[in-house]
Amino acid sequence: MMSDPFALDDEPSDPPPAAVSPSAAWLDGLNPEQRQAVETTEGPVLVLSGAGTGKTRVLTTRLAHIIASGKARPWNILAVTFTNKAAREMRERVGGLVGGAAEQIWLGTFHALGAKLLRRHAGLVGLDSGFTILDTDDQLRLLKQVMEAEGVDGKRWPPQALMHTIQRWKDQGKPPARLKEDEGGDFAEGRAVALYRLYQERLRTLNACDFGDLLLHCLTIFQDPAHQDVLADYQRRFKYILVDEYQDTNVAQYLWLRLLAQSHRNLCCVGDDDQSIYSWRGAEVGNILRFERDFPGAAVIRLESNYRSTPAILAAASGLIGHNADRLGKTLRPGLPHADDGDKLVVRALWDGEEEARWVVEEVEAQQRRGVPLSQMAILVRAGFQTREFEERLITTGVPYKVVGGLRFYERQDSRDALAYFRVVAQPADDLAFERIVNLPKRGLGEASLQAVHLLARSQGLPLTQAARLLVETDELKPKARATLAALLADFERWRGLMAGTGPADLAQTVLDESGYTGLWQKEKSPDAQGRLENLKELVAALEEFDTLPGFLEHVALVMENDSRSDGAYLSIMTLHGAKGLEFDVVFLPGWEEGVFPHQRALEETGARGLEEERRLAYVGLTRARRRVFLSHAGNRRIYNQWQSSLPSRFLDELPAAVVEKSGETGLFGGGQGGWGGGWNGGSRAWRAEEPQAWAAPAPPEGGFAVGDKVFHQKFGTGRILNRDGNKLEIAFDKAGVKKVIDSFVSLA
DNA sequence: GATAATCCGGTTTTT
DNA sequence: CCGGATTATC
Repeated sequence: MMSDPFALDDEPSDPPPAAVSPSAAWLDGLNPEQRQAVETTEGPVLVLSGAGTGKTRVLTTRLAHIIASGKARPWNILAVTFTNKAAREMRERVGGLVGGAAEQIWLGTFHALGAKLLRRHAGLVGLDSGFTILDTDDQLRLLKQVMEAEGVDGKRWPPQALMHTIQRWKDQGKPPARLKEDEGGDFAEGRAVALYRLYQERLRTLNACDFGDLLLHCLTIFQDPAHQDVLADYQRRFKYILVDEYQDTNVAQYLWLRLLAQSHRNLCCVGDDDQSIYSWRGAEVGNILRFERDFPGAAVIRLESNYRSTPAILAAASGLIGHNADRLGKTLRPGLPHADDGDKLVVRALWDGEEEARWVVEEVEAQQRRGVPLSQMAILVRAGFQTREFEERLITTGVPYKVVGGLRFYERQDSRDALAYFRVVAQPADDLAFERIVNLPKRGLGEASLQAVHLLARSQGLPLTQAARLLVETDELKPKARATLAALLADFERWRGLMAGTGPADLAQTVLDESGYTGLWQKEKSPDAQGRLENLKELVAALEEFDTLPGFLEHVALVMENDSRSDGAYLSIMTLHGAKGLEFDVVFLPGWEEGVFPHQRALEETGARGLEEERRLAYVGLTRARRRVFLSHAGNRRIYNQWQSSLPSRFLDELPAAVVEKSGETGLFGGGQGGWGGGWNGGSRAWRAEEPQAWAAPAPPEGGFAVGDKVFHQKFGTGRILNRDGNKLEIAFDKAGVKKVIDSFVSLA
């Protein structure tokens, strides 16, 4: 990762290791299924591995097994992950088993491996091996430019929408040539595919790729009959292929794998259909189902012994996910004997979001007092905006916390500006980077001057830097602009000249100082200027670890992660998506309300697909916990500063009653508060009643309301009940209109 | 070419 | 209601 990405390393040729005895030590301690997954090396294998069933262990042991038993040399193995973190972890763990050989494995993310292959064969798709990898921001800007040039009304046809469509096409492995011209529907009067084609052409002239291209271009090469030798070479090279998080692969990735594995068919995919939560990004759970069809005779191995969670948590997760119809079917069972089922899952109803936050933080502190370290606890939310209330509460109580995810270092404005300078230096054809910094800091090269450069570049089909170089030879520009631009170009040249002799960190510092970018923030008096300067320092420091500037840029493009070490003593707050693959002793799952979780947008979708994905997300959340789960929902929530009442999530009803406990026997709104109607929170009685879950109507609360009753609600005032569905009421309020409310929150008026 | 005014949208986001 | 992004205005 840290070396020069353009280096065309090839396999070293040391002698093969001696074959090791078949009953090797690394197989010890695996359960029979795990062992089977490790030892079934030949032919297609699908490992369905539930949460907490030792997936990573199986993957790493399998790699070690193949190497140590002499079946293949490390460089004959291709191992693909989704995140850099997973790749790093895997390499470390394999290294622990087989030592330095782990370094030689072709191991990385789909995108990193795609980039590596593509740099070798860039010429075959009209690129130079030093191509730039654009981030989403640049992609959008580029597409906007294309649409503008084509006279497409960006108001009527938002570029974002087309960007999304193009990304989905790329996820499906479809370049423009493989699309019907009208595939984009009405968009821009049916010109979506044409715009896609133009966008791809622009990328090529800029010598750039977007993320999707890293795989799509590979596919194009692999599928081209004229380059069968290239594919054949890799097919021969990669004798064993391993894929992690298989449920998250998209069609392009699937095709990529299938082509590579076609001849020897030693393809092992590990995944869990119940944890597929990225379909909105193009992931196809269908790839799992397809597997057995495309690779007949595939061994299917199920890992169902869970070594992470208590029986109660497993029962809750299984009960919930059992409501999904579209799944392969897998049941988690405790992998180790347990003395008891463990604590029940706590479900708590709160008045509003603020109170929910207060309760959660109180429980966090209570757990802390019982000896659970903060680092072993996490609050998992559905969406980013939910973190605010918890942060506020944690700040006032002084509990250390960290919001995991959020803005990433290289995505910050200052980082991106600085990176644009580096990109222009490293890759003169990078127009997007050029545009970003040509007038930053302000040097009087405004729209007019830039327009002239653009015009020339367009007419001559040249990159902007090159067009600018021609332009400064003419009298096209005003003398001042001409001189400024000439000076800037001279700077670029000088910096490029330094590339060979100067370390990347020193070079970066020089570029930032001489360009005036550092000065821009030094002059700035705004409170965040200091922070930005520190970011720049950090950026330069990060460069120390790299041998070359292009190497660093590759890292930045492909490794968009926060290197947040999870060691400190703080509570983690993150989205459910961000929590996949992690585990904690105690997990808090707030905001289980209809419209929040499951999210409104998922509910509005037609069919059950969206809802099932939300449910898988809930399953992921539950299965993060080793010992305890605290769920909650608030009756009222302020969204966009408007009070909205919300009903408890249907997912709460889907948790088997036997393992759930409604917290607080007094109930927050139950007895004592004066006629809160004794809703389901009135105590644990109703909830503990038998097992009738899901669609069975919940038992009506004693002293429940009837249609027509006049009731009072704290936030909405008085109203009359229109409809009643169990404890959920539809009420026509005198002032607030018709609202759905849970009965615990109203009283007879 | 830089500020002020206004309009829009406001899940999730491994790369 | 807040924030950003585009537009209007000086």
